[in-house]
This record gives sequence, structure tokens and C-alpha cells, in this order.
Amino acid sequence: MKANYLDDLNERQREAVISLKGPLMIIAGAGSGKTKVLTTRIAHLMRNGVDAFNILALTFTNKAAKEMKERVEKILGGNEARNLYIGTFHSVFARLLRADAPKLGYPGDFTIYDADDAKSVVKTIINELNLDDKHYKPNLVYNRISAAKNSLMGPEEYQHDYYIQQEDQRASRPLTGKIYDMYAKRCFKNGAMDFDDLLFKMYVLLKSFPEVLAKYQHKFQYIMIDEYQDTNPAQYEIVKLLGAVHENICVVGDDAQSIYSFRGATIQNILQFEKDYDDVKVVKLEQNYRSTKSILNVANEVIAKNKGQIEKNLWTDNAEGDKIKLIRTNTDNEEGKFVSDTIAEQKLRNHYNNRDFCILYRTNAQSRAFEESLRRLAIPYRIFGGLSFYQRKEIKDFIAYLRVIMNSRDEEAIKRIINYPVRGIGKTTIEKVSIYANDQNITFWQVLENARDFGFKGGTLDAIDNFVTMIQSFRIMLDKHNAYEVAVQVGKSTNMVKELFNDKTTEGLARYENVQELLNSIKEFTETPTEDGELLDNKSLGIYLQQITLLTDADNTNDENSDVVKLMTIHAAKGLEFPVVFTVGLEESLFPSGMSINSREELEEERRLFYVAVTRAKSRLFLTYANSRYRFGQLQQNEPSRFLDEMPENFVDRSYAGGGLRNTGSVGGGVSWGGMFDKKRTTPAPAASNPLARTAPKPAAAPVSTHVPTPGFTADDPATMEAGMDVEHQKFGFGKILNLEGAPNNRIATVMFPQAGGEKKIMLNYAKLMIVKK
DNA sequence: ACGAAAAACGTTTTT
DNA sequence: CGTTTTTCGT
Repeated sequence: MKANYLDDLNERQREAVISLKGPLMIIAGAGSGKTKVLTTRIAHLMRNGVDAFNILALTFTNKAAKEMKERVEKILGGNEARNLYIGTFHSVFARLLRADAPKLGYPGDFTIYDADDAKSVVKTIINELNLDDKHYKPNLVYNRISAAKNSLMGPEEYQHDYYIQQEDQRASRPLTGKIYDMYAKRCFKNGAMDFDDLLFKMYVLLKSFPEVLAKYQHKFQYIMIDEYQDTNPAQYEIVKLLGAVHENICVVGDDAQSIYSFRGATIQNILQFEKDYDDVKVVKLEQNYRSTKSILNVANEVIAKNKGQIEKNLWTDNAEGDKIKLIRTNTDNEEGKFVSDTIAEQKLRNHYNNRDFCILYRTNAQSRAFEESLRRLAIPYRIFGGLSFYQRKEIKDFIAYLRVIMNSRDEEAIKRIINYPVRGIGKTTIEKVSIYANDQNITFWQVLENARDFGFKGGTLDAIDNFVTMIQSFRIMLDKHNAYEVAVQVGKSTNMVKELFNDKTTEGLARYENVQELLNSIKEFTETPTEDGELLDNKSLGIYLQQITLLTDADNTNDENSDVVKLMTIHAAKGLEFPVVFTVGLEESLFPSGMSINSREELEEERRLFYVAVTRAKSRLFLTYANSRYRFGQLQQNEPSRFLDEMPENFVDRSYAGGGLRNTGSVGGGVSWGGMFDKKRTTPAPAASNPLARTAPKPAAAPVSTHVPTPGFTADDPATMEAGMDVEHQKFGFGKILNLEGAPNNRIATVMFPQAGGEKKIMLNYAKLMIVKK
């Protein structure tokens, strides 16, 4: 191990590391070496005789947990760190619950419902109650239930809380409490816990079974919590219970980076930590090792607008660096083009690799323009977030089989696969089974097992019986075979693999490959020994299923070091850093989000989000916004974000934002009409349209499908079209009609589009053309 | 029962 | 605009 691990720390960091006993709060500013302190502290604990077995470290993401574990191992060397309990709240509690779930009436192999499963259950219940789904939107109702659980409020309490009832009344959803009650019962009946239950039930377990609480209080003598500013009341209470005996609780966080209140997190947890225990030691890490002075000054000045923060003064010894660059473009597409052009230019000028760049946005939907422009310049990229691997349809379908095999009570999973692949069990049958199950208060599966007794006959009965027999055969197989072998058999027996294999479309091919990848991951799982001292030989399918439900896209670290530009939401970027950052879409109603401009609290959270975005950058930061962008299908005009006004002038270069703050000009875009028809252009987009590309203008080029329709674009009636006309198409741009054919009500035009690869046949009923010149 | 076509719906952010 | 849900015809 490294002998001098304490020498690498500054004075404050060292103080935090060597304060081993008693409650400790570390206020860790952005880029102040938080992870280093946490990991060194764990190592130091162990060097001072604390058994890894007695240390619990809770993080927010799997990725953070993994990194922490690796770094501790690096300091200590060997595999001393193996017995550490490091993980996310959710995964650690899922593991603990696995042991004691039967005490609460759940199977040890309980299913974990992801948000999709949970919403689907809510939706089913709303339908069963015959409620008007105009008022009872599954999404909103589920959010309400989730918020209740995060505050440790059960269905009973919910229905008797005057204030809550008033709120639901006002929202025209008075029966939300009833739905919550039924939802909780249904999940229980299905042997399933949702994400929030992993916290909620953990709390219930500790509260109801003193011997269980005592066991863990004894085991976890030292507790560390990362990102404490993002914990919710349930997490807070659990930590309080677990740490009550030893009180060796170390929380690390930064109130300025609290960005998860929508998920029930309360910034009060960190603001009030000092009041929760006697003799709390507070250490502030204020030296930033990440960013330039320019970047840090901008961040500090903006966040200072928020009220009621923990006092701190983040500073750096780093160079002043370039000013932050603010760029305005006309449209969202031009914003994408600007960013891609600048990446290409910066790679040449400053010798960056693709991996040095990150594009940060407020909402996932914003990624598209950047994908297109990056693809056009052949710059490799990867989007984090959005649909994770395990949320793809073909994967969820396959996993649903495994879930049903493990847990016959899992109604959501059964419904998903009972007719996939198609086997003649349709909607009507499913509905009948559902009704019988509810009437008799038995599970969906039990009805299927006894289908004949419930009056199903003929082809339907055969289909159900075959399905039941097939699932049962998988279950028997599980006794003697491992998860991988069973999964392969599932793929064979159901014909799923073959079916996907025979689908030769691009998507079909991708789906086939995804399923193969899933099988590989199961194989890998069965061949890797567990690290946490649990049974090594019998790696059950149940554990695998519980694990993958808690994984997200960002945890897919296999191409961690691949040289690609990264795209993600600001939320997903928390804890990361990049040499060059583009924070895009800085417009009112987008960032800050239109949903969050109605209260000071919400607005301050948006500002913290902006702070997080700015502080991800090490040396260069570009902020961009567009005059107008497509949202909700139509062009929308936006004012620049208010956060831009809050930045100090002397560290910001606004010369590419039209000089002033408001809409007085813009960058890029201005491709003239004459240019559009210039057939000689065949190479990429004009570099001149990139304001920061001061190098000699590159040869101009014909962008493919980058066309921005002229304002007020409206399609003209196909009947009025004639050969020889100049027309505009929304995607292909301007062109000339060469020929017209087909029936009068289904005319097909041959159009020459100079900028979109030449002649195209267009079915006028589908593609919309606007006549430019007759 | 099942697919194709039409209509409706939606954007914060995620374990 | 793109995706999901409902409707409709067979």
C-alpha cells in the first residue's frame, strides 16, 4: 500500500481524513477532492484497526460506489477492501432486505419494480376503479405516491392527513390515497417492491424488528454518506437509526449542488446536520483543484444569488484561463452545428481528444441536434442517460420471462409476456384472468394454473395451459442449472431468439444483438464470484434480477475510456469533470425550466443546477443559446436565460452573443438563398459560420438534411403543383420539380434537391412541399 | 385476435 | 416532432 497516503492531502483534507470518531460533516465544494478524502478516510480507518466489515459507505450512483471501492483498493493494495459495504442506498438496502424480507411478508427473492412497472400498476388500478384518466394521470398519481414514501408516509397516514387530502382535493384527485392503498397492496401481493420501497421497507424493518436494528447497528460502526445534500427524509431516518449507537457518522456534501428535490431530497438534511448530533465536527474543503479562476469566479458569483447557504469561499491556485464564451445562434440546429464545429476546431488548435469534450443540457430531448451535427462531422460520441440497456423493449421482454420464473406472483411481468411471442392469448382473456384474480383474491398466476376451473375452453385454454407448462418447465430446470443455462433455454423455447434473428431490418438486427448481449451478461454474472461474503456457489437468478433493475445507463462503464464526446443531462454529470464543457440551451423556460420558475425554492435549485454545470469544466467553458428552437413540434422563441445576466462581465466573453444581451443578432446560420442553389458545393459546412473558428475559412460544403425551413413554412396543395416549379421541403430544403406522375389523388413528384443529394421521388400526400416560385 | 392507421399526448431532472 | 395509445377493419 501507499505509505504516504496522508501526504497527498492538503491541511483541510487531512483533518477530515483523520477525524475518525463522532459525527463529522465535510462541506466539499466542487472539485475540492471529495472522493479523494472519502476514500483516503476509509483507508485510514482500516489502517487504524477498523475491520472493513464494520464500514458502510452509501453513495448516490453505482458509478460513484464503484469508483470509491476501486480507489480504496488502490490505496490499500491487495483485497482488504473486499468486505467493505459500499453501494447506493438502493442497492445496499436491497441486499439487506433480501435477508429479512420474509419478516415483512415478502419473498426473499422479491421483484424490484422499476418506474415503468410501477406506473403500469398505478394505471391498472385507475382503470379498475373506473376513474376518469383526464384527472387521474398515472404519472402524477405515481409521483404523489413516491413522494409519500420518500417521506415515510404509508397509505393509512396519507388518507388521514388533512393537508394532503386538501391538496388532492384541490387537484381534483381526491381518491389518490385510495389508489396508493391499492397500489401498496397490489405490489405486496405481487411480491414486488418499487424503488421507494427499498428505502421505505428498510425503515419499517428497522423500526419493527429491534433485533434486526441492533444487528446492523453493531455491524456498521462507521457510516459514510456521499452527496448528503441529495438525501431524502427516508434516507435520513434510516441513517439516523443505523448510526444511533456509535454515532460515527460522516456526511459529505455541498449544499450548493443540491439538485434532486424533485425526487424528495431535502436540502434541510445538510443544513441542519449540526443540530442533529452533539459535538458535530465541521470541515470545509474550499480549495478547488479542477477549474480555472475564470470558471470558478463565474460559478461563485452566480451561486451567491441564492439565499441561506452554508458559508464557504471556494478558491483556486489554478491559472486564470480563457474567459467563458457565450454564444448565440438562431436555431437549435445551428446551436448543434456550432458546438460540433467548435469541437473539431478545438481538437486541431489545442490538441484535444474527443473524450475531453462534454455537452451538457437540461433535458434529454435536447440531444438530437447535437447527435446530428456530430454525426455529420464524423465525430464519435456517446449519449448517457435516456433509455438504459435494460429498459429496451426486447430486453424487458426477455427479463420478464426470468422474473416470472423466479416469482410467479409478478403480475406485471406475466402480462408482459403472456402473449409475447404471440400465442393467442389476447386482451379479453387477460382481462378475465385479472377479474377472477381480484374477485377470488388469488394471484394472476393461480388463475392461469387453474384455467379450466375458471371456464376457459378450446384454443384459449390450450394456449394458457401450454404457457403454464412452459414456465413450470423452466422452474424445474432452475434446480439443476444456473441462470445462464435457463436463460438460453428460455430464448430457445419461446422462439424469441429465432424470431429476432429472422428480422433482418436494422432495428431487428440491433435487437438480436442486444439479446445476445443480455445473455452474455448473465453468463458473466454466473461466472463471477460475489464479493460480499454471500454464498459463492449458488448465484441465483433472483440476485441477478435485483441487481440489474438498479443499474442505469451511466453504470455501463465498459467503454469508459473510449475516445468519444460525451452528451448528458446536467443531473447525470454531477461528480464528473471535463477539460472542455458546452452547456447548451440557456434559455428561459428551458433552463431555468418553465416548470420551476414559480417559486424561489425551485428557481434556486435551477441556479444550483447551473452552478453544477459550470463547475464541471476544467479549462474551457462554452455557454450557448438559440433565438428559437423546435419544441412541441413547433418553432418557439425564447429569451436568453436569466442566469446569463447574473454572470460577472470581466470573466465572460460575450462578443459572440450579438454584443448585447437581448436579441440583437446571432451567429452562424446565415446561409443565403443564392448559396442554397449553388450546385458546385459538395463539401462540409462553411467554417466561417463558426464564430470562434478564426482559422482560414474551410471550403464550403453541402450539409445533408440540415435544412431549416423558412419561417412560416406551410405546405401547398399537391393539386397545384406543376413541373418546373421551385419548391421547398422541410428537410431536403429547396429544389425544382422535374416531373409529376401518379393518380390525381396520389401524385408523385420527382424533385431535384441540390443540397440533399440530388433527385428524390416524393409522394405529395405524405411529404409537404411549399411552392417558392411558379 | 391481430395488425395497420389515426389520434392523442408530452418535456424536466433519476435511484 | 416523435412516441404511445386508441380505433378500426379484417
